[in-house]
Order: sequence, then structure tokens, then C-alpha cells
Amino acid sequence: MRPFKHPAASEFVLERVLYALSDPVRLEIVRRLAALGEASCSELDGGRPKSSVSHHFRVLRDAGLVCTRSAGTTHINSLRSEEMNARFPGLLEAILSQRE
Amino acid sequence: MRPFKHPAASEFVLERVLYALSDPVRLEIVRRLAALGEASCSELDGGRPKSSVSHHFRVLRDAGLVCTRSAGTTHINSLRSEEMNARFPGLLEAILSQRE
DNA sequence: TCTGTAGTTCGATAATATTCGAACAATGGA
DNA sequence: TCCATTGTTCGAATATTATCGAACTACAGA
Repeated sequence: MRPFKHPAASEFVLERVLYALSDPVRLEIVRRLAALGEASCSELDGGRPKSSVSHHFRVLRDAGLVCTRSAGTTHINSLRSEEMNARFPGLLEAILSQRE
Repeated sequence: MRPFKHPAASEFVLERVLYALSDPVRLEIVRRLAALGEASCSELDGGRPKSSVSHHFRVLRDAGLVCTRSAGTTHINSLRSEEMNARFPGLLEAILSQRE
């Protein structure tokens, strides 16, 4: 499996980040990633079909929010908090600190 | 013309706010509203058809971002900054302070 | 009352997203 | 090598959204 393309921080687009986080499934994934540090896809699927979850992870990756690396048969995901904070200071924390 | 329905701050939904701001046209409208304080629809239309602009304002109103009041034949729009800040502290500022 | 201005609403079309099953790829272990 | 696990990709169906012209409403002024 070829490695995923992760955009550079300079390529992050604000609208794309906001859009990625405007979906309840993806926002929940990001929230749990923030709490866990890192996690595999299946740990965050919430019982959803794999293809749907894979789609959401791709949106998150394309927006620059999530980094995915392979480790054996699983994919480990983590937030790109530092890079997101470098490009959009305070944004991620402002969103994730909101109570639902 | 019947008055618009503006949701109460307690009804604001984070995902809806993020979605409303994930569109370039709407984000620009909100940015300019933040700079101007208040403005009519036509001052913010960017040369777009009226029906399109009206649609975007409705999305912004429904999300709780914008308040619209009638003044004669024009509609005056303003940000609901205080209420947004009460419901989602720091969120709007964190988004609007980002450089494009 | 007539006219012009400001915006909304409706309806249709096009574009984009979401969802999910099925097939595929990659890895690790029996 | 065979098999189970993990996740991606493909394809199609569905749903949501954006866009814009046209018709309409409300208001102010001549």
C-alpha cells in the first residue's frame, strides 16, 4: 500500500479544515484522537462500515488534520496538532474545547 | 415581510457553525461583517446574484452567526458575536483571526 | 398610485458528498 | 502457503448543496 499524501502545513486551507470538522462523524473522530493521542481506524469507527470510515479519514488527512502511518496490518492515526497550530494558531484548540 | 427566525444561543450547533464558515463566500461575508460592524446584503454581495447571496445569508442566520433586521427597504446584517461567544467561547475569534 | 430599490422565495439544474457493499492489497501468523 | 485481519479503492445509489433566473413582497419617494 502506497503511503498517503499528507499536505504540508503551508498548504492547509482554512475552509477545508472547517469543512472537515463540520461533519459529526469526523468531529467525533478528531475529538477521540485528541483524547487518545493516537488510534487505529477500527478503534474509531463507531461501528460504521469500513469504507465509510476510510472515506472520512481521507477527508481529515486531505485537510491536514490527521496523519496516518502504517504499522504492520493496522494504520495508526494521530492529530497534526503542531502543524495545524503553526498554520492556524489556536484554531484546533478553540474548536476542540467546545462542549457539545 | 415576516421577520427572520434567529435561533437562540442555546440552540447553536458547533457543526453547523463550522459548516457555515467552510464556504468561501460565507466566510468572506462574515469577515467583512466583522470589519464593518454591520452592512446591508448588497454591500456584501461581491457582485453575485441576489438569490445566491440571500441563500448564503440564510445559512449564516440559521447557524446563529448573523442577525438580520429590516430598516426600510434594506436589511441590515450584523454578527452575533456576543451570543456566539457565550455559546462557543473563543471560537469565532479563533477563526476570524486566521490569515488566509 | 406608480415606480424603483432591496431582498426573499420558488424551481430547476448542476455539482459535490455520503453511504455502503464488493473486490482488492498488505501484513503477520499458523 | 493458507488464512485472518486491517484498511483502501471502486462503483453506484442517494442525499445535500450551490447557483441563478424569474416571480414575488415590502417599503419609500415622486
